[in-house]
Amino acid sequence: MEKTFDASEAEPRLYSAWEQSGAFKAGANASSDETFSIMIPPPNVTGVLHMGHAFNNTLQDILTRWHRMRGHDTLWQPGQDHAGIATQMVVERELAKDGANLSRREMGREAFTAKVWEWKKQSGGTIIEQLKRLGASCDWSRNAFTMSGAPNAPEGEEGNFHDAVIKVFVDMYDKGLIYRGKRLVNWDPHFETAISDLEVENIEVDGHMWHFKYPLADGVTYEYIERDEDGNELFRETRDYISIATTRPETMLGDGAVAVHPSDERYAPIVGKLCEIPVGPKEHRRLIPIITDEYPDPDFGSGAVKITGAHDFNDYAVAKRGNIPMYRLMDTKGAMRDDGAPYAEAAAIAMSVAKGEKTLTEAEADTINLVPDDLRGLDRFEARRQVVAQITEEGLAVMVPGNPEDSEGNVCLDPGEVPLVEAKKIMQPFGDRSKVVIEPMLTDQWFVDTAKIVGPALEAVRNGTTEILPEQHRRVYFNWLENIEPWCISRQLWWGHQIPVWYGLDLDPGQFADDEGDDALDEVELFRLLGEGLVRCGERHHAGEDFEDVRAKFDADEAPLPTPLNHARLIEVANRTEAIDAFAEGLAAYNLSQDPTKLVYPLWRDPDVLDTWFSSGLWPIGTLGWPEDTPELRKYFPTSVLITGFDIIFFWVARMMMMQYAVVGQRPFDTVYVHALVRDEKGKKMSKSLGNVLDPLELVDEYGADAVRFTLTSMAAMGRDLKLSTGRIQGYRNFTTKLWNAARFAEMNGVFEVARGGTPAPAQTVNKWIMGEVAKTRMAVDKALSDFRFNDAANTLYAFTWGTFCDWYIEFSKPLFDGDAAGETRATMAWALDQILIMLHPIMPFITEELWELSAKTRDKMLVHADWPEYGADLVDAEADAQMNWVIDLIEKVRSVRGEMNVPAGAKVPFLKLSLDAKGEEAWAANEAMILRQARIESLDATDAAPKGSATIAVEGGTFALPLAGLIDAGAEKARLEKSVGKLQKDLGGLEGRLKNPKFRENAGEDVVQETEELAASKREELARLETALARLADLA
RNA sequence: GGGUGAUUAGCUCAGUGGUAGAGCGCUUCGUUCACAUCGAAGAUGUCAGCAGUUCGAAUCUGUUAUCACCCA
Repeated sequence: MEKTFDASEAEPRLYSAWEQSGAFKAGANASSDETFSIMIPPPNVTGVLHMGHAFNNTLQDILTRWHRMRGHDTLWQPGQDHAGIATQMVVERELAKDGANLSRREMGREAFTAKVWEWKKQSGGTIIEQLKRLGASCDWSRNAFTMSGAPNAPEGEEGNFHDAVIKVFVDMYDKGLIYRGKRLVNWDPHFETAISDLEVENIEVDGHMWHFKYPLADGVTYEYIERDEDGNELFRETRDYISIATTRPETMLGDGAVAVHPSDERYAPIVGKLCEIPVGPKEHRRLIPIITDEYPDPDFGSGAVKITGAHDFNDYAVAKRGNIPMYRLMDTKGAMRDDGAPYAEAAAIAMSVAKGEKTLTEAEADTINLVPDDLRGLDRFEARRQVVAQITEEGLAVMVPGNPEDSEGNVCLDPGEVPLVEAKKIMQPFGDRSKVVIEPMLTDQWFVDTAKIVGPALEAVRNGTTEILPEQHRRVYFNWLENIEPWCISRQLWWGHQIPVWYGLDLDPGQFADDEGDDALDEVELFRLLGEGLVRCGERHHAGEDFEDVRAKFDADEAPLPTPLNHARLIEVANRTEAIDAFAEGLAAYNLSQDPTKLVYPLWRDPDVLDTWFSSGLWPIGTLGWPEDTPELRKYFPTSVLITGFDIIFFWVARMMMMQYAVVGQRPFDTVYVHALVRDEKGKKMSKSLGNVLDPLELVDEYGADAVRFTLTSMAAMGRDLKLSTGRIQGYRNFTTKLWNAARFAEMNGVFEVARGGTPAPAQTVNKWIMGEVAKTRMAVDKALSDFRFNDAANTLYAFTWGTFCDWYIEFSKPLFDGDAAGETRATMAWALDQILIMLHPIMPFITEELWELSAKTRDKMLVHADWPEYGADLVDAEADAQMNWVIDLIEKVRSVRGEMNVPAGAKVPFLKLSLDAKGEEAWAANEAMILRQARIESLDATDAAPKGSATIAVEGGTFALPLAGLIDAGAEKARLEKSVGKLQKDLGGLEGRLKNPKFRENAGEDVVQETEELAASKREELARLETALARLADLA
């Protein structure tokens, strides 16, 4: 054997040996009906391996390998998700690198998605290769992808995940669990798509709070009075305005009302009156009502809040309650709208709404563009600056005394006064991908009615059907699900599962009549249809797996229409505009020919795609072949364990729970193990911008995969973040070297020659003892892994391998290899080493597999499929245990004296026996060679009294002396003994205090009392021996 | 503001009612034939503070302080 393990050479070789032998295939090495299945949390197809993945997948691999070795029918299902926004972003960026490329919009949807597939083929496997370097034993032959089987998927991307997604959407749509609605959503102006509330990061940033005056209409004035808590008047003035504070002045243009709290007496006189939005062309100033609502906080700002229902979530709720119109101000890029009628016209309509002369439908309100002509098309932040400037110029900003120099460039007309602009920390929403400011935007989106499907997901965790570990995360889960919001699942992207919904014009029979009842349309009817039916009509929609599927549903809609419309031919077109054109053309052709077959009813498909999490929400069943009834689905679902980070409990875990119950009515997994975050050694979150990212692959290069895995495992205490430092990894790399060298020792002593099979039955105490220690370790490791206490498993194995096997057993074995017991010792060591390799394999698969191969002439199977042991207490020999503990205690005490008294490490010293009971004699006799060697003792002689200048050593049942004449003086020995005596007395004092307390004997468990008594007895004995020694020392002096 | 967690050796952390532990670091010694990526020995603690429950508290309860994360 080489002197050290060459991880970089061995790891790829071993991994490909496992793969080629099919070692990771579902069901490989199965010898029982018990199944174990685990779904990888699918990394983004754009992803590269980071520390979190390394941690997460190490834990999964440990469980997978452990169950596989135990003979369970095991599946670790790998795969990737298509990561809608992230992937589209990456590919667009790639395209932009080469100026010759067309942009996404220029090339069109089909060509672009083809590019994405191309990119996926090229780079999508990166993370798989990286997981392999870590040793992940996934069944790669089953690698899944959330976009597999999509209509335009290229060769090699078959599979039916797409079918599953579409089927679920259609089913949920038909059951009324998915609906379309105009709602305020988080709009990402960079990607021009809606995103879910979970994809928004709220970050505190420096912002400003502006204070503006909204003048009251018709010259109304009121007495504005501020009072203190006791009702004493503090301030009074006559005002002709209401003061409003805002952090987003540009949204004033879309205000629908000003709201005050119903209890706010300051504004009571003007509730119900109109006020003017102080921006926009003077001649078209809009008026809005002053209303009451519970939302405004009277103590915050002026206590009056402007209500912009289309651009703020709180305002949206107020507007809904108060039936306040919501005017959308921005386009998909977050620029001020530049569409629709001129401002004057739009403002006039809004005015009549405010005066109560007119009401608008949502759709009608959305067509109204209330952005003044001069601000149209401006970016929202530029518009903000201009709005502020315009208001201030007009003298409608609230002014405070101040120096214009310090006014941060704000317009200042009146020297000595500046507009009141508070610098203020505000929480601002940012897109987690785009990092741009999210704009709340009123748009049509698809939603999952989560309230309807949340019940079983909550119940399953409440009643323990699904267990969440560590338990504290149950509360997080409950908290979120109990307050669940509708889930916005549509995304205005191209990369993803296109929503399987088709729209048609709503040709409601009520809107026109066949006046003559002649089953034919005359020109009057036809124009009415075009004019009212098309221009203002709404839409109908149906979901279906494909066009054919929805055709029937639309046919049913058409049936009640008057002839000949009910015979119109269904055709598919690209969008609404084309649909209107096609329909009008059909009508025109019919008008000329009176041929009903010329009539068409055009349908167009929703261009949006589904949120990636909608598809990854189906991961547990989708990867197993659902909706088909596959053997894998029957065998491996519900899955055993989900191992994931706490950051996606909401995104993924909760949604999988809801979706699996909604779709197949079963829990997706028995146990969810939520692990913590890997941080840097200072406890900071690893992030690219901080530059504190540790790349797991670089660490694997430097220390080997086994060391990285062992480090992560040993730090995986439940519920606590890991602070990872390279020093720690180095420590565990040293552990692999230690293990390697233990094997080398075995090799040098002929242990590798032993034919394997069966459990040895040695006669030597030390051999019996190590077998018991192995068995104890096996029990502890299995217990730890069953309880997901990965760190306990790792630390138990570390302590046993290094602290027991290497430090003691190997040392003890040395003299035995020269004697009669060499044979049984070789057999025992071979067995024990095998057990170590087996038990360490799930955590450190590479070095253990390598040693497994090297350490025997032949092996039935590779270690990856070796049988996990089941022995336990039956291998623990209590006598051997007691005897070896005595021997170890004796050796440690001799070494300790030697160390403290500076006896040269190499020097062999004589040893004197003052007294020893029968058991001690037996222990000595059985292990003399080992004791002499380990304690570096030359000889043992019995004596009645310790000679002058010797150190006394007290053990259970005996007293020894180490003659150190010339090396120590009586003073040093006295000090040493007194220190030991002091410690013993302190220990004993505590123990006896307890034993003397009658309440302790009354209340404490019997075993505890007995243990305490035994411990006290042994301390008392040792104390007596040392005190005797001290007395003798005094006599000699 | 709401929620969750943390506070134990110089550092990183185990330990959930019964003698305070590990690794790293530190000090001293050691190239004895598995291993210097090693071995032997050693030092190091108001278990954040306070108050309670208990025969007994690092552990349970209350409270204060500090820190971290999640949600608004």
